[in-house]
Parts: sequence; C-alpha cells; structure tokens
Amino acid sequence: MTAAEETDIKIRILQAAKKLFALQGFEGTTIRQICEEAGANVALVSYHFGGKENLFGALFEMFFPNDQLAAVDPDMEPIEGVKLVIREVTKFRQSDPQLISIIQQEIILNTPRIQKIREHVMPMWGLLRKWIAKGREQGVFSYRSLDSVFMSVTGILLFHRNQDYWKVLQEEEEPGIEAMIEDMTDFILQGLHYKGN
Amino acid sequence: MTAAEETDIKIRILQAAKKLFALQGFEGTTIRQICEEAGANVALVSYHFGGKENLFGALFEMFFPNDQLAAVDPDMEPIEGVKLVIREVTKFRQSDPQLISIIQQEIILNTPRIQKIREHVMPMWGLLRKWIAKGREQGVFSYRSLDSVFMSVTGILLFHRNQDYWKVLQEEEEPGIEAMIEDMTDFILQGLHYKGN
DNA sequence: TCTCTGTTTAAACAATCGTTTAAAACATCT
DNA sequence: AGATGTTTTAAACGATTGTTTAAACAGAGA
Repeated sequence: MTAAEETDIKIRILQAAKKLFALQGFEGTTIRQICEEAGANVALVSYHFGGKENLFGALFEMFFPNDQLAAVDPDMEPIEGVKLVIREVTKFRQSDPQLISIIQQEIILNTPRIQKIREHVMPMWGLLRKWIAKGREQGVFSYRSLDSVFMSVTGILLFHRNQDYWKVLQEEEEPGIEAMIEDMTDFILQGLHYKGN
Repeated sequence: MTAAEETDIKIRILQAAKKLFALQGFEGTTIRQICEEAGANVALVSYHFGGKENLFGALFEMFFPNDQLAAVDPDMEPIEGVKLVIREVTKFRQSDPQLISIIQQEIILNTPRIQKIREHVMPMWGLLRKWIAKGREQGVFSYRSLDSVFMSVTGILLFHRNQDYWKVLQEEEEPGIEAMIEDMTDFILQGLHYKGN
C-alpha cells in the first residue's frame, strides 16, 4: 500500500472527527458517528489512533498551523506584532472554523484535553501579551491593567463572529477578510489607546 | 409535605445540574452524576422535570435574572446604555459564572438548546446593538461596521477572563469588580471612538 | 385507624457507549 | 504462486446511558 493510500483512511477519520467535534462537542460525538461520516469501520479509530482521546490529540498534530508562528520575530515592534497576531488569528479562524470551535469548547470547559491545545496556542498568546506590555513601556500603548486589556483582545480574537448565533441580529452582508481584519485592528488599537498613524 | 420541602429536592437537583453542566458540558454530564451530587434518586429527574432536556430548560427559568432587563429604559442615552450593559453583564458573570459557562458552551456548539438561551439574552443584545447604532447617528460613537464592533463588544463581554485557562499568563492579582468594569468600559468606549467625558 | 394522593426508592429496561476480538481481505515480497 | 505481515471487517464485549416500572413511603383528611 502506498503512503498516500495508507494515510487516506486516517485522514478521512481525522476530518470527520474535526467536523463532528466542532458541531457536537467531544462528548457529544460517538466513534460510530465519526466512522460513518468517514466511511470507515468503528475498529479503525482504536487501531490507528489508540482510542477516542488520542484521536483528539492527533487532530491538532494534523491540522494546527504550527509553522506560522515559527517565522515570527519576537523582537518585532509592538504595534506590528499586535497587528500580525490579529491578522493571523483571523485568517486561521476563516480557514478552519471547525478547529476554532473545538478550541473554544475546550477553553470554556477546561477539559483535560486543553493541554494539547495549550502546547500549540500559548506561545502565540505569550508573544501577544509581551507586545502589549512592551508597547506600554514604549509609550505607544496606554492602559491601566495588562491582564484586562489582554483578556479583552483575546476575547475579541477568539469569539468574534461566532457561528450563526448572532445571525438574527446581523444586518450587513458578510465582509471580506481584509475588511474584517481592518475593523478588528481599529477596535483593538483604539482600546489600547494606540498613539500613531 | 410543605412547599419549602417539596421544592427542596428540585432546587438541589437544579443546582447540581448547573454545576455539572458548567464543568463538564450537557452531554458530558449524566443524570446519575447530577443526582449523586444532589443526593437524590435517579428517577426524580424524569419525575419532576420530565427528562434531561427539560431539566436544562428549567435551569434558566430558575436562575436567569430576567427582572434586571425589565427595568431598563430603551430610550436611554447610548453612552449610558452601553455602560449599563457592560456593568450588568459583568455583574452577572461574577455572580453566576456557572450559568455563564453553560451559555458560552451552547453558543459555541449552537445546540438545539440554544433557543432557551436566546429567549433570555437576545433582548439585551438587541438593546446593546441599538444603542451602539444610535450612538453613531448622534455622533458620539464612530466606527465603520456596526456588525464588527458589536461582535467585538459581545466577545469581550461574554468571554472576558474565562475560567482558569489564562491563569498561567496572568500576573496581576484578581481585581475587584468595579475596577474590572472600569477597565472593560474604557477599552470598549475607546474601541467605539467615544467622544466625551 | 384507614384510605387516598403525591413523592421517593431500588431495580430493571432497551439502547448505546468505547473498545476488543478473531477472522477475512489486502498488499508486498521472493 | 505461495508465504508474510499489515489493514479492514463483522461481531461481540462489558459498562454505562436516559428512562420506566412497581413497590415502599409519608402526610392529610375522614
């Protein structure tokens, strides 16, 4: 069996798991549902991944864009750093809303599985936080509580335009991603009392 | 049996359900767990509430602070309205973090149960949105996309200081609720380009 | 004291959960 | 073709799910 075909069923299972975990949650999704969606036998999850819990971990090894962060320069100017994070998170949320939904769920429930997520996303949050702090030191940002503004920024980044929940209230047509980034950046930089531009 | 004792076990079940739904999610919580926590027999959930699904609905009838919204004047000045929502939501999040956790979960998963939540919270979001819109008309707020800023504000309000997830990054001691409201209000009003004060 | 009504209990219900098993099917070699 | 090692399958495993059942219980009115 070729390498492509070997991983084929594994990838189909991972994609099905991602879709269903996002829609129904981890506990709310059964292995049988996943395998039906993937067109696979129920035993294959245990055989290939070693159980439902490990399947979850494999999701992030497969789909989380780790390389994006590696190219980032931590000594970037704070304003540029913040802009970069807003852009990258928004792009990620657009490109893989299912994975975002899973991350949101795990954060809120604070499950044991959160550890897998932490490993991937905490480095970026750490950078963002450092840039926000350094910006204040340099006088380009201004605020009282670092914790508070950091929470506000992450709240916006993670839970902006969430699912279809707000559809009933929305009136404007769905904007392009560039307009979205621009609007969020403006809101956040204003919140940070950004002096510039 | 007296009225107080009659509802005693029902209330204990509701409290146990709220606690466990918040910690483990709806699907992740079993009726047996709830009844063990409440010191009740497993059959009582079906007997008193008519099943797990209805128990969820009863949660909001019991614990959601509906009266708070009724006293609000929709024709309030936009700036005062926004400030009021920030204060009330933050107070609610402090007073009943478990119910907030449940609401967050249902929003993200977009479950059928979301309807029960909508009934209670949408009126307030509608008011907030109207105030933000009216503020722009009056020239006291300034922004490009109403949808975008509205999503940003709700993102902050609903997911600010979420659980213990961010604990590893926090450095400051937990602030009082008044300082918290002040910081969030400042961030949001800046984001709305508030011209005043 | 006896009956009636509503509440609580232990036990059991069918259904489904995640996982395992043993055999079948497959692919890859000499 | 035949042997070998891996992958997939159908079936079954024990455990647990939400719900129901019938009996036991408690309190009020006669």
